[in-house]
Amino acid sequence: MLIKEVCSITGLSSSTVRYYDSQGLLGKVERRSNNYRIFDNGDIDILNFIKKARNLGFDLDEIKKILMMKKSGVIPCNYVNKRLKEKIAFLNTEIIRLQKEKENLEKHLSDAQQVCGCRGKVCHYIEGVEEEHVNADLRISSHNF
Amino acid sequence: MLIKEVCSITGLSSSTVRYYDSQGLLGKVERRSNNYRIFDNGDIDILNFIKKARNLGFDLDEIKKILMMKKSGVIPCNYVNKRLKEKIAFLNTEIIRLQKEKENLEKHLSDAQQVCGCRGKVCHYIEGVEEEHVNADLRISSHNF
DNA sequence: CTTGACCTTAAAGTCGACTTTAGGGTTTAT
DNA sequence: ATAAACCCTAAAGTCGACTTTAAGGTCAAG
Repeated sequence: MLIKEVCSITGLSSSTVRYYDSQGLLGKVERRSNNYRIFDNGDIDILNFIKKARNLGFDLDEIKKILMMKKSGVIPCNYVNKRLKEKIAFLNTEIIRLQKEKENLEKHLSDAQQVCGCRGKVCHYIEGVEEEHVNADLRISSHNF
Repeated sequence: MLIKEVCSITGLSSSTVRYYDSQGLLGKVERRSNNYRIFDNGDIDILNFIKKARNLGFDLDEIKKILMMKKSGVIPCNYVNKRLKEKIAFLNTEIIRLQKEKENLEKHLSDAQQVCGCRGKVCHYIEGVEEEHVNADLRISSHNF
């Protein structure tokens, strides 16, 4: 099948599929005589796998590694298992951090509800923030914050 | 004072301070005859404010807006308040999402503990993932995932 | 008088996973 | 024959908040 069909099956854009191919995630994709890519069900499986792994927080390098292990007959379970554990640990700290951050914001907000002060150098809501409580460097990835 | 002193007081790097200046966050910074920037306590206040606001998840455009409101005599409270509420709402959904994601990973992990299957097309740990449960597009910002 | 520690700028690089652009070939239908 | 709807590539752009690089002034100490 051609790329468009792959896209409608997987829900990926054609540029994304080509990008994955360019990154070597799909192995050697066959080509028709006119240079069009021809995909088979194995490619669909891989693309669906990539989608799920991305959803779990795996990056393309990790995914490529898993795919290559599988291909070369090495069982990827240990690797996946290890990374899953790391991700869970990371999520734990993230959840705690966000929880604290949320409580901090809520505290500021409720202070702010009663008295609109505009005291402080610029804005006392913000200036009253506790010192870099958990990890000042980790921020939420958000377009829509 | 010169930039280095500012950096040791605020904990920011000199390139960061110059960057903030270049983005117009510091207003008109004075210069010595040799073109060196001269900062005063007002600049320190602003830089500390920027640090705290960044920690609360404000981006530089939001911060600039708050700073400009303050400067032009407009009280920034309503704006800050509104944005704080948005951030809290966003954190709420993030926390829930991460919690679900964590539970999902843990489920997979405990499945995986007993039987190292390597069934499935590539890896059944990953392939068993539920369909884009909360919001497939939002991922955690992490260098260290 | 030279070394080293400061200061300056503009522009490019970084991170990751794409998307977009520019330019061009192929196929199918009318 | 021409338009629409596909396909291709390489390279640049995107997002944000910086950092790094390159190239160059300034200043105090020894």
